[in-house]
Amino acid sequence: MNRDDKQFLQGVGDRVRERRLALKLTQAELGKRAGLHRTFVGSVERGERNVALLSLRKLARVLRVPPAELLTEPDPGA
Amino acid sequence: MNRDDKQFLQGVGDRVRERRLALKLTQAELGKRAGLHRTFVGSVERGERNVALLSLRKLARVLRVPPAELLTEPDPGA
DNA sequence: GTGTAGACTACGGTCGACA
DNA sequence: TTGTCGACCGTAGTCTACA
Repeated sequence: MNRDDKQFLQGVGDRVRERRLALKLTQAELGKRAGLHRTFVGSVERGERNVALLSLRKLARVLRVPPAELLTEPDPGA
Repeated sequence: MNRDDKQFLQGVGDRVRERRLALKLTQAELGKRAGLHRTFVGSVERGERNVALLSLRKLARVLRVPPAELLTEPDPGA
């Protein structure tokens, strides 16, 4: 778990947070709808978690984006 | 871990296998270069594993594709 | 070259409480 | 509303061995 890895996970966390705020959800709401715990959602957004694919997919569904989008750099023109 | 989940993971496994064969690597070679065990790579390709993001990224690097591409449906025109 | 099986360790993910 | 801490449990991921 080097710096590079952390940056990658932090990027994913940032995508999640952006989408969550855009939908005006709390971490607890997102967690509830995704079937994941509130504290877990928070730690993902902070880039502290090496999320597994199925959990990423659960989040992506609630956020209404394809799972792959949570792994890609944000479009500068967005 | 319902059928839908399995299909999703199987899809990821298929992308990995396609890329690996395209690069003419064995599972053992891919595992070695990615820093993952041979038997683990095999189980991922069979869709049996809920891979974590950092492991997906390790595989993507050796396969020379962005991690997100391993989560997307194959382009029919590819 | 790949699949399977078992045993093992590390960490993904849950949960309750308090700031 | 979010972050943090600690205890807990299931599984991601390693490794050896055999078909």
